[in-house]
Amino acid sequence: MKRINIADVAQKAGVSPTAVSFAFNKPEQLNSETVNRIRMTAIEMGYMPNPMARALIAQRSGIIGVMLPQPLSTVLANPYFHTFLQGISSMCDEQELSLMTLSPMNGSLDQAIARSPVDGFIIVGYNEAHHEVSLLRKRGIQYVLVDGDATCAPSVNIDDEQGAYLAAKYLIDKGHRDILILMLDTAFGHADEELHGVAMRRMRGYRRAFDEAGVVWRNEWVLPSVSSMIGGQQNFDAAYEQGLRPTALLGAADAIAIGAIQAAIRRGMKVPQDLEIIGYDDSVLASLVQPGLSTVHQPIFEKGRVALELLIGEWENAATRVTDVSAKQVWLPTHLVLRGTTT
Amino acid sequence: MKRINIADVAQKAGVSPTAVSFAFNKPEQLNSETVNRIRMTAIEMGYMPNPMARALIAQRSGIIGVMLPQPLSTVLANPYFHTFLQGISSMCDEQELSLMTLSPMNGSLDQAIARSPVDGFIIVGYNEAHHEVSLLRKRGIQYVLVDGDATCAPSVNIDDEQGAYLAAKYLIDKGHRDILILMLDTAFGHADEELHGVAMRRMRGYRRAFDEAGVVWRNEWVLPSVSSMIGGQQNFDAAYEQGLRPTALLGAADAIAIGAIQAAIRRGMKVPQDLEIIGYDDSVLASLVQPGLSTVHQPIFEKGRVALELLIGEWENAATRVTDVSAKQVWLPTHLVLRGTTT
DNA sequence: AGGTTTTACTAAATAGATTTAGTAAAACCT
DNA sequence: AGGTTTTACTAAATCTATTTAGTAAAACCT
Repeated sequence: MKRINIADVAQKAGVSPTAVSFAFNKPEQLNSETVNRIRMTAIEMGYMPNPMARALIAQRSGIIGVMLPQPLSTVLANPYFHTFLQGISSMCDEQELSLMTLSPMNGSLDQAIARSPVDGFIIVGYNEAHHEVSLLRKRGIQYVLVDGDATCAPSVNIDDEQGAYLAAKYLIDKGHRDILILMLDTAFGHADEELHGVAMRRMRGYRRAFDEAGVVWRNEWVLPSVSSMIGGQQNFDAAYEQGLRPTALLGAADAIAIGAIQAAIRRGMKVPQDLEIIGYDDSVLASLVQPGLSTVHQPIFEKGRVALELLIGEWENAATRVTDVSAKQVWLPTHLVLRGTTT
Repeated sequence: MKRINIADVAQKAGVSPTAVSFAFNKPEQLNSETVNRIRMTAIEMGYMPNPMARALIAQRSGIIGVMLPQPLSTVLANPYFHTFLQGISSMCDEQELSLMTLSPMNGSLDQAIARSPVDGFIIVGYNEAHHEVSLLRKRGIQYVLVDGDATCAPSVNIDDEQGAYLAAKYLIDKGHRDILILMLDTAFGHADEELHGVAMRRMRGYRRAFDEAGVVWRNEWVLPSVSSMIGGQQNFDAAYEQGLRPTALLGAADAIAIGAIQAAIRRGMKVPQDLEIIGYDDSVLASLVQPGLSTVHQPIFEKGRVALELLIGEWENAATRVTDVSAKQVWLPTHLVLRGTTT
């Protein structure tokens, strides 16, 4: 019933709790026979040091928190996050860390943060100005931003604008003028536009290609979509019903682009003959769907690993009291990958 | 730099640490002016009670662990787990709990368990006899099994056999005799066959339909596949290259079935005209793919919620010292859902 | 033998909160 | 006024493991 503690083991082995601790952590302090006896007793009793007590004294829990920008249902539906979480997870495995994810659901994210016994956060899709993030900064909890602008803390981003520029330029160079853009909805509808770095950067990249080529940018051809296949489907349908007849499509996320492909095929269009499509992210689905999705590649797995590396770096900085005047801002490159949805 | 604690707040507010604790947890014990003063000081200083210390004294961390049967990459690629985790997560949100996932990776799962400050585990895809599970039982850590056989602890399962039976019977009744079965690989290659309840039950269900109808069961038509689209693709291709020419296909998971659809289409077959397919799970993808996947429905989201409910029930049992002689074994129903991959 | 060093262990402090028991001061009562 | 009750707080115990400081006993040295 009751979970046994170090004192129980000590009593049964006829030693002090200190000796039990030593048997596991500093066996050289004890007679090797005693070490064996204690270890045998511990295993026999099924003893396992209480992780909370351990975390309290060590001042670290070995858990890192990943703060996600959307509810779990949305995140899990997005292959981008699969690869990203795998990247973090592989690093966690190497470093003997555990992973905990926090998403905004009905409950308050603030409370969830306060409850979380984590050594630091990897925060995805929020900018430093965001309320929850400034809270962490004030509390002195370490964090790394991913896909968000930072100055006080390290961050990992990709060259969103350049990738978007390349994608738009490719379609424009092929002569397309009626290009439907399914943009991340995070670029819209918020008072503080600064909050949504990634979406804004991608938007700027698309726009720059239009402007450079002298192609008219029409706001009614830019639709906000949630980052999912369903979002892509619905928005393509919505555009079509509004009378738009695009010859090409830019999806600001692969999931959106794939949803749009399906909607287009369902309406009898042929991809890429009637509609050329370029996604964004190069998530695993991009090479699995038929036809293969042309898209902007970003090193997602690597991004997860780098984020955790930066967080670990922060811990080491704090330990050695090296005040790093400027936090590391990592920018990973993007490039265009052409598959079957472009000719 | 240093994270401030209750004593820091107490000093600044000119009260004892006890008073600070009371200000948040039992304000009626203090003068309301003092409560306000303490709270203001705490907010001003960015104070947040240390979750480890809190967990240690409360003897609960508010974290539940989900032990997964496969590496994160495999789990995240499987829409079944998306819905399942969403179910747990929605319940977590209501109960103000946090979620932590553990997967077998390179590191030892034992160590990961020992490190995890969780109040209990939801264990997916392991039987009670499994090593890690018996470890937990010995240590007195509460757990609930999902998709696994249990007697000592509560469990949630579905009627795997009946669902499989219905799927196989449907195809046999339509006259199919050359039915390729892509089975979960967990049904194969392990010395202890008892370990893999779900796969065995589904296998038995398929087999029962064959036997009842007097259809010959051929082991070379049953291939072990990992639970993913890639697994389904590869195994369909492998079967084809071995010279098998099925007219129907049973996939023991939707992901497998969907992978097989793609492989079949790639080989020029028409679904369902040349190949009728029935999957298993009725995950979200089943209704999204074209044509829609006929499949065995199971209440996945609900399963997640029920699992957590049972775990919470265990805590309450332990608190009230009600020794439940027989742990609750929940069986959820399955039924056949026909979509576009059957005629 | 008397002093120093090593061995093998234990007591007590520590981490940071919560909670129980307890204490001074103020308020109330007759 | 003398006693009781209430108010508003604090000291100390608690949770469990780790770690520092400390203590006997044994071993070693000259």
